[in-house]
Amino acid sequence: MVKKLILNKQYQIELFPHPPFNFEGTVFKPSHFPGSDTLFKGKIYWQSLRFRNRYLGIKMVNKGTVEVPYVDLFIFSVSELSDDIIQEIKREIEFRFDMLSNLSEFYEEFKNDEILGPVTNQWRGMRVSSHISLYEYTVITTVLQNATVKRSVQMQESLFHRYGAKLVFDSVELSSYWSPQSIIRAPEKELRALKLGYRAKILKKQAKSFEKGTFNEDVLRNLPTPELKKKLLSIYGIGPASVQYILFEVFKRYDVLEYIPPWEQKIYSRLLFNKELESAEVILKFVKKRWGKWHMLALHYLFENLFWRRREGKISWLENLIRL
DNA sequence: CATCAGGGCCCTG
DNA sequence: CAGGGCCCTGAT
Repeated sequence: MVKKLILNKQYQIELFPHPPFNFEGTVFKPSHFPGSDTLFKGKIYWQSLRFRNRYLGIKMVNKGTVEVPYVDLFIFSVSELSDDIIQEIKREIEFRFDMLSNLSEFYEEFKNDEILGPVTNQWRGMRVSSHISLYEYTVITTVLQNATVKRSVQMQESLFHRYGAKLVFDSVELSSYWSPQSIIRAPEKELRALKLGYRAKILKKQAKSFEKGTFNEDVLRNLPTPELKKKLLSIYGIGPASVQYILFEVFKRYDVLEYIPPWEQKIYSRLLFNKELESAEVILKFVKKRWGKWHMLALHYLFENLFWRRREGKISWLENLIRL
């Protein structure tokens, strides 16, 4: 079932994100668990892309600066791509990495904020991003639930291995996502054999609803947040924790914090109050009052900055919160 | 060896 | 709205 595809056709176009744009802060999120579908090395980022039923390879090379952004986008494919589909891919990448949003108001408003200012200054131009589609993200939130990081990674990689393809392009080999059909076809027993446990049923139900076209991402992107949220919560297996990640990362809604899961609560308590545990209500009130309609984006900056710092030197209180 | 919680969510009462 | 159950793992 694991097929290896060589993507020989190559196309190149230019991307001009709205300045300021921070390339590495946008394409690489140190707080996320690693997956074999992406690779990041300094100024170059690769990922697989399952798009319009094609297996594609993506490479982005940072050629600009934060204030004058410019990115070379390479698209790799087995077969030839029309100009139309190339333009579609371009727009999709621009959306997924939130390249066209104007954040100048955000930076201006909080440049003197004692907590946020130093961080937005350092990560000026960083965007919230999801390199994957809504369907793929629901899979992520499903393997995330009730599991330690290590186990989530195992489940995710098992899925890649069993249902995805290996894509070879630009001398890298990356895992690709699969079409929902392959999960629909797979017996629940087979998924359970991959040690997905009770999630097997959830993944099958999700695959079915996406296959039916119940959730059209292009349509959803245009919905106001409350309606979008309601719709997303109707996906089986998506609850208050997952929906929040999706609203923010997949749909770039910057003001969606209403529920603080225990793990985040501990981290926000340290970051904002320098104490072990603050109540969720206090945290919620604090961030909404302080950062208004930007509160989720503000937290994202603080969160990712923390995990960047972790890569440079271990932060002991954080290490204790990360269950491997 | 048994027990339990872990980056949740569904379902029941 | 509270609480039990769910798969599997690794910690105790």
